[in-house]
Amino acid sequence: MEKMIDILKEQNLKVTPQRLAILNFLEKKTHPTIEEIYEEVKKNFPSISLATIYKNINTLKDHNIIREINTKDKLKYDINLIPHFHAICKNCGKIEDYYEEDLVLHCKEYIEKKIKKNIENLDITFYTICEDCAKA
Amino acid sequence: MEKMIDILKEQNLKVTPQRLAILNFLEKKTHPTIEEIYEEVKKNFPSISLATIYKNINTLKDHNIIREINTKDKLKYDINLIPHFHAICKNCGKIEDYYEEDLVLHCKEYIEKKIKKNIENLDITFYTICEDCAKA
DNA sequence: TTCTGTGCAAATCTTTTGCATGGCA
DNA sequence: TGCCATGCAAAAGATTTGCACAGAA
Repeated sequence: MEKMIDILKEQNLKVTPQRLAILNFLEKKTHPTIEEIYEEVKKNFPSISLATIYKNINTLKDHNIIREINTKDKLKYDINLIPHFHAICKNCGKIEDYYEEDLVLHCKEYIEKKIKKNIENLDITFYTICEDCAKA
Repeated sequence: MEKMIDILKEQNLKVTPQRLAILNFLEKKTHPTIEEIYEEVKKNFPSISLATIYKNINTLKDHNIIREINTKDKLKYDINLIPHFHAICKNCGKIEDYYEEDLVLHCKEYIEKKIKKNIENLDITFYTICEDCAKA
C-alpha cells in the first residue's frame, strides 16, 4: 500500500483511491484482463467507470509501472516492479512468472554486449506446459 | 513464393492467392499493421475484404507461421521463419529485427536449463534507440 | 465432390473522447 | 486554488460472425 503510493508519487501521478485499488489488485492477482480489473475494483468502487480503468491502465503503462502481456487470447496486465519473464502454458493459457533475476540480467547483458547498445524493458515470453497440465 | 506454398501445405492450409499475397507482403515489408496489409493486398485483389485479412491473420498466427508484435501503439505482424528478436525504438517506434541466431539459441538453451523444461516460441523484445534516431 | 476460404454486411466487442464534476496536492 | 482524475454517455475503432458463393484439393 505505502509502496504503491511511493511509486505513484515518484512519477508525479496523483494518488487516487481508484488508482491504488487497481495497483493493489494487480499485486494480488497476477495477469488479469481489463475486464477482470474492472469487475474487481467495482466491488469497492461501485461507481467506477470502465473508462477510468482504461485511462489508468494507459497512464500506468506509459510510466512503466505496469506491463501489457499479449497472449494469443487477450491482453493481460502485470505489475512491473521486479524483472521477470513470462511462461504461457500452451495447453491452458495460464501465465507463470519466473523471477530468476540472474536469468533476466544474464540475457539483458548478453544482448547488450551482442548488439552494443543499452536496452530497456526487456520482455522475455515463451510457451511451455505448466505444472498442472504436465500432471494431468 | 514456392517457399510460402510449401509452408501452407505443411500445415494443411489451402493455398489461395489472397493468402499468398498476405505472406508475400509480410516477407517484403516487415511489421505491418492489419490495415497496412489490407491496403497493400487490395492493390492486387481489389475485392478482398478486411474480414478475410483478419481470418487469415488468425489462421496464420494459430499455425505459428506469423507472429504478433504488441508495440505501445498498434499490433503488428511478422513472418516467423527464422528465429529473431525485436528491438523497438523508444523514440520513433520502429521495430528492428535481430537475426543473431546464436543469441536466440543461447537464451533459449539458458532458459531451458534454468527452468528445466522445453520452451517454444521464445519471444524476446526490448526498447532501445535505433540507428537513425541515434544519429539525429 | 468435398470442404475450406472468400466477401459482404451486420453485429459485437474494445477502446477512446469530450465534457462536467470531483478531489488530490 | 489549480490541475489532474473521475464518471458518464456517446463516438469511434477493431474484430468477429453468419451466410451464400467460389474455388482449391
